[in-house]
Amino acid sequence: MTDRPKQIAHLDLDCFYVSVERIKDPSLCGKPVVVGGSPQGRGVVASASYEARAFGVRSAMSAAQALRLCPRLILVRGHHHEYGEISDRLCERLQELAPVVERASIDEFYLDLTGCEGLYKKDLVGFLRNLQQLVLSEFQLPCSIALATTKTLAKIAVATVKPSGLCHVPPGTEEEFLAPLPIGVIPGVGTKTEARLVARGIRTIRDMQRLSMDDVTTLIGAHGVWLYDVAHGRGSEELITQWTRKSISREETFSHDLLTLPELEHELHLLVEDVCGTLRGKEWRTQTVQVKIRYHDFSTHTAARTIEETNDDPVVFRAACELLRHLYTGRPVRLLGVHLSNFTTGEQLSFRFSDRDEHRERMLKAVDVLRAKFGEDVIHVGHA
DNA sequence: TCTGGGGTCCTAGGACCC
DNA sequence: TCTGGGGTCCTAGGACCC
Repeated sequence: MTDRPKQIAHLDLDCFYVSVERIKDPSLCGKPVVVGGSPQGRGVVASASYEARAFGVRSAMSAAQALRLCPRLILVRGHHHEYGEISDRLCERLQELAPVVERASIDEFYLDLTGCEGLYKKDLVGFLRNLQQLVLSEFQLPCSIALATTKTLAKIAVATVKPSGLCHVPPGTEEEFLAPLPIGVIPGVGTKTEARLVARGIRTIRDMQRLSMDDVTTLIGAHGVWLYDVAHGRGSEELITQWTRKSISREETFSHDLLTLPELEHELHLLVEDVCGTLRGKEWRTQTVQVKIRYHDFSTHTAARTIEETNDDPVVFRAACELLRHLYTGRPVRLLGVHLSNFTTGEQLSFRFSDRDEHRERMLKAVDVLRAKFGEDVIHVGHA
């Protein structure tokens, strides 16, 4: 344990998806652009350029509403696979430049620079300014960076200087920096929690700082302990460099509501093939299958069942069908989803499988290869 | 012209076991 | 005489994040 404060940087790519599309089509630069779904269908905004945000366009807003706010808006369909690859490459580059890197999301990274002052000539802020330039010149991606003593503080700070900003919160100034900010800037305080706090007259972090920990936990429950610490500039300092996925899911909102069980079962089958393919790609097996249904009125229900571990489409599909029949009331359906969790890894359990299982395993692998090569519709797996 | 998709984590109740 | 108490697993729903 050391008393020396940590030096944690948060690097956040500015409107990442839009920036990638601008690399491919420079004519999009300087214009209001969003990456998102179709405005004719049920598309929403995934990423909005700052020119678009000036019109009030925001992430998660329906594409149709965005277009109403900004009629000149250019809508681009996303290329998520590419975004992931670019994010991977940037992460690798950051790992060459900083000793400890956490990839917090596709467009956010933490760098632990504690003890690195010597490496960067005692000028971490200067190093980060250079890093910002490097990300722009090597990747053509604008980003914002904040340096602070905890992860959460760095993340809050970076939002105050976007886009293309650089922010330093020196040790000892944390509470003062946070005080004037609205509580909604704290990650984890979403619309519901914010509304509950505002209803009690707590609007800024300063208001929160004046409460005792008991007050905060009384207001919002167990989460309050964490929130109390964050308001006082404390919080997690450890970067997470290894991440294991805990669930695999696929869901689809249909452009038109589905009205019959056979239609739903057909879609369910496609979703199951998709998640099972991902599952086998990781050489995992699932033990819990969940089906999600959202009706026309947006009411959403889930049903889950724990089964014998499997990675076999028909086994998962049978379980999913039963869950669907349990959930389905006959009303128009706008969304259907399949969610797998509770994984086991193949290696640990391989001794349990018979020759027959092994043959089926190889057959399924072959199916995955064919699908990857020729598309999802080239082949479907029949029942065992 | 309402409201995507892929995740994580938490809560709360019931079943079940000792 | 009604009625323990803790632990764990499972399920449903919901808040939140990018």
